[in-house]
Amino acid sequence: MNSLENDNLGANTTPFLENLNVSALGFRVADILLPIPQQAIFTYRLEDTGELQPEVGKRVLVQLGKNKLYAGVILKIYQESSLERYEELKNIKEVLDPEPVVTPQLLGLYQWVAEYYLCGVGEVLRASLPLGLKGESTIFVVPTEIDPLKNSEKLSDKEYIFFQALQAKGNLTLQEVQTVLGIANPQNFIKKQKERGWIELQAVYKPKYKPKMENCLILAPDQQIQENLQKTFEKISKNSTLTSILQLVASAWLQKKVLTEKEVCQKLGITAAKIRPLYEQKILQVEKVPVERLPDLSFHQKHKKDIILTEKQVQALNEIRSALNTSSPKPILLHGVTGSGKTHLYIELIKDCLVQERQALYLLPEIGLTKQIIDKLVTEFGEIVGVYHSKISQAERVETWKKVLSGLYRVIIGVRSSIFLPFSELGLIIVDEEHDGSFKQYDPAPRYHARDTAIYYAHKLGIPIILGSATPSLESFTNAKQGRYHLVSLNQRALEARLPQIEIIDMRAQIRNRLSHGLFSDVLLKAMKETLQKGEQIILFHNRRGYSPYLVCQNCGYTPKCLYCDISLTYHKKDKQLKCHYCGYVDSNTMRCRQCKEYAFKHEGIGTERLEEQIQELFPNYQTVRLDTDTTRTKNATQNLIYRFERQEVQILIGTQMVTKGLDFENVTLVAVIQADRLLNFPDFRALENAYQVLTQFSGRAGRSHKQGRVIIQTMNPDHKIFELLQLPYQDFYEYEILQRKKFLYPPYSRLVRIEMQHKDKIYLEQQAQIFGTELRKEFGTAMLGPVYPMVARIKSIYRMQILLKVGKTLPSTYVRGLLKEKIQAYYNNAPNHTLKFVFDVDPR
DNA sequence: AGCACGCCGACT
DNA sequence: GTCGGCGTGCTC
Repeated sequence: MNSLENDNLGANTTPFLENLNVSALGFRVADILLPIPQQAIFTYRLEDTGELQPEVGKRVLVQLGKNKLYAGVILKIYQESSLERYEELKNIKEVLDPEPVVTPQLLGLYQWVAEYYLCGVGEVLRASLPLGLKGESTIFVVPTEIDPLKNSEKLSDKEYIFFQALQAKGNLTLQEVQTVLGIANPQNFIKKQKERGWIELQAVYKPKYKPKMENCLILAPDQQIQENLQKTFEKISKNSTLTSILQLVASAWLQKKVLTEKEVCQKLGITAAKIRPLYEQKILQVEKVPVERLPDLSFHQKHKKDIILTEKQVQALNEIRSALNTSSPKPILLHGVTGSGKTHLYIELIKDCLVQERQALYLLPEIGLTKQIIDKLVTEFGEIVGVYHSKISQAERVETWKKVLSGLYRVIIGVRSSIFLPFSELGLIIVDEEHDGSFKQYDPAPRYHARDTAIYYAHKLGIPIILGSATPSLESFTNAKQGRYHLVSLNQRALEARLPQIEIIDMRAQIRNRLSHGLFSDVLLKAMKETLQKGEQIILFHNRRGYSPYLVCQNCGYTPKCLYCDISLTYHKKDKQLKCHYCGYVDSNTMRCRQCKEYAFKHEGIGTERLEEQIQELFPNYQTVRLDTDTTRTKNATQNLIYRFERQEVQILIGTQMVTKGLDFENVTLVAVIQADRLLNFPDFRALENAYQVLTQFSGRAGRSHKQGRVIIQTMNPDHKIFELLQLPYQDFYEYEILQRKKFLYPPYSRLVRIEMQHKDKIYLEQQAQIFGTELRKEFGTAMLGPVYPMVARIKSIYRMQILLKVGKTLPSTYVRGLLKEKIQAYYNNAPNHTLKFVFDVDPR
């Protein structure tokens, strides 16, 4: 608890001459980084700081504005020589940490990310810190002694409702006031009531993270003397239960450890009540002790098999080791086909890193982080492995953060955001599936790319970084070809398995000749039957979730659309709802057309939910399981679904992009893409690359053991270049695609910055985008594309237009960003009353 | 994130 | 004309 009663601002509250804070150089102050957007660095006084000493990287509690407290991070401590300036500053409220929670290197990384990705440092901090370390006060409205309801003065309707609610609940948050009054902005209302003396505001700061406390067994003080303990043992020797309890506790005490009540009960198979006599006889005491919440991963630890590397793998490993054997090694691009055993090499490299007593970071895309990969690393390295991904609870994140900082965790396996963990002695970064688009954050700022951020960080720290992929991104492969990265290839599958045969099915011919059954070609159906009869398993990939992508009224042609976004609603059968996949809007009216009031909806298109239904009809004797965002909401859902498939309780796995990566099942011999066209028709320069990567990766799911695998791809467009490239080695794809990039000056031949302009008024947006665009064109000329509407022009009631800067590599990126900032400033100056909102996306996906 | 200030439409 | 709600700027 911390209230704002006494604001320590102003010279009259501070006796400067006697203050210890003043030295010959000036007054001691600190720059504090706050987790807020835009301008996030503020200076505060460091005066009467209390018991804990301020230090760079520690968090402090500060007041921002009139009524808000934040936990911010100390960036810099220095002397302010100007008294005038010093008098303007507020003091910090409190130092929150006994030790720094952010390393200086990490603070440096924040600033680089903010600079490069054109966002605020506070936004980077926000993406980095787990919620439990991001303190922030909540404001409560509380009643005063005056009760306006009793006075029964002339209260407006709103005031009446408000005070009723306040009386009922005792206090209200600002959020609650908004809901009660039905007003978006209740500030004026609150201000008025406060001026009348009818309410007060209270800012309450509560640390979000609390360690979990458990009862621990401690020897009573007099029992900690050897002689007394010996006597006690003799005294209770007749009672074997008490003796064994005491033995456990005493031996733990000798090792300077404590046992929780729970642990003792578990070990001896007794209930807590059995311990009670020891408390009563004052032999043991109970004490609350903080315990860890992090899951015990040791159940993952299977019998450790010695990895025997193949000759090719040894060769590659030696090549990597010698390339790393310099003071500032180049990034290494490990190009290895699926199943070539890249993970084994990573494990060897992590061992090298651990020998040097440093920490290793293993970055993976979210959906690649499966139990299988965690298993491998935990089996190899045991309890020093930490896991960090989006389904981890906030409390666990804080504990992981602390164990990374203290060095208890030596190996972290995690997603994008784990690049922002506070490694104290990072010695190796691995970016597996480096081509994967999910390393780039899209939605809120910072719109950073974890791979590129990792490359910068590794360079800055002078440590090795390995990028691994079967289908490297065009950017990385080009870097390797031009000698900026060191290329190591591993082009043979480790087991004898041959790469699977890929069959392209022409769905137009299928439909023309009436061979297909709904979405399924005769070839696929036959292959599925054969596979199932052999007792083998199938994975089907379909790139659309829900039941049907849209409804069409057979009477008037109307399609239900989201009220707030320019997108049609997807029908979800299980929930009997129409959902917007952009804003989450839900419409339960799935039967009757809004326009003509007829009951005439027809389902158009097919999502995974409907696909599963069709398969259950076609193969009623086999089990199916569906893997998409709808079925994997909870922490363990994904794991449970995968278990069922792994244990072969289920024969057919159906899913979106999720099923294309990281899954490794020996018994899968058939994989199929239902509609490949959905991958190809993106209006995006990366569409072909993306399709190539997804299809290659997915093909790799088949035939991972000695059994020959089969891949079937259905398409309406069998002549598309992609299908020719899929059959060829990666290099052929690269040579083809790089020419396209060169021809149209796309990355890696240029750098891109996407500028999005947002406004709720469509006309205003178009007008202002035009004005800004014209200005920007003067500087960038033909390197500027747009402004145009993106695929979905309106999301959550806001219209958006975008400009794409496509700048040649000859200009340094700092120059481009500088110029852009200048132009935005000029636009602001010329249009003082603008209400246009800008969003920047550097190196957009 | 939340308060202060200025703008605009619905009412006396 | 005023009041109340909304929207952008600044907060050390």
